[in-house]
Amino acid sequence: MAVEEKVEMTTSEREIMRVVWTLGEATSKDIIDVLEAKKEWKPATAKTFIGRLVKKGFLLAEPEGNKYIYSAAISEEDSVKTAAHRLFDQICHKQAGKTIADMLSEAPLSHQDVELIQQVLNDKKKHAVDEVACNCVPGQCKCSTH
Amino acid sequence: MAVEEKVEMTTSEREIMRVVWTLGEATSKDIIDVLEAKKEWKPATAKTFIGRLVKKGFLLAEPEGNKYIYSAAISEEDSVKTAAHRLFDQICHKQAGKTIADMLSEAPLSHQDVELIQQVLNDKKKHAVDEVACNCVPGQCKCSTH
DNA sequence: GACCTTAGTTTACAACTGTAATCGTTTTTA
DNA sequence: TAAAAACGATTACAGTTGTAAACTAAGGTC
Repeated sequence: MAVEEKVEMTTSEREIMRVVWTLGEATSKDIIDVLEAKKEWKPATAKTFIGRLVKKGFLLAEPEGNKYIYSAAISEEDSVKTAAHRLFDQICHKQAGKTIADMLSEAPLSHQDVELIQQVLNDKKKHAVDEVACNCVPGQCKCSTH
Repeated sequence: MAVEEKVEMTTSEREIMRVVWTLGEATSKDIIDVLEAKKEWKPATAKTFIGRLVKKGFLLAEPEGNKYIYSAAISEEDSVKTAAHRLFDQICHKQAGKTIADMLSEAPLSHQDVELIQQVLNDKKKHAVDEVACNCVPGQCKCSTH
């Protein structure tokens, strides 16, 4: 099989996606209106990003009359998960715990969120290891194992 | 005061930084050796990134004889924190909890990590709110508050 | 002392990003 | 029905990023 070349979404493109994720279906006008207000983008700018997202396969464009109805080809959750993965790919596995703790300490959380996280953490407790294996190249992390 | 224009570190540049963070101080040779092995970068490629990092102010270059001793101008933790922040800036605050839960469930954790996270979570419990305020623009998130 | 290695600097260049104007059609409106 | 508005497509263009070769100067080697 061909190597799956990972197409990524840029920060600006994600702004477009957020509108579509929210609305479910949207015309270019819907998108432009929201982002003209929020980002002060010219309509042409939003159009460019819409076009790129369609080309990249993140937006589906269903013809309707002389225009398109856009919808997301990927769920917001999956997309956020991918972004989070990319972040963790850049740090040593051994640091993942500390990083999550940092994020946790700064995140705005509701009681419900805390509850959810507690549940996940409880599950983690059962499967935690004594020492996380390092995934770095020798010389690229402080692990004594190298 | 002048607007602090945020200079960012790219993914490739971060690879260089990881070596420096690990070694504390490093010559270009040290860096090149590690990354030639790991990333199959030509020495010239690593040199380019080193130069850009110095220009961006992430790497300090102390002259020593005819070369430089490089060291990091920013700690790895701060840098990871910044990267995490950038990620969270792109999603609705209301989703932060769920996102952290996702990351947590997939992260490789040691007992010690779990313990640390539990402590932070306990602290969070005291300050959790009933409902996290949405930080999105109307039309850009599903919050009923809009 | 003439050459080779090494380190840093300069230059190159294509792809990706942000930002947008313009063009060509179709649809709406006066 | 003629002008105006809307929409997608094409083109533009500078800055960033990945990837690297070439150039230059200093140091080490035979």
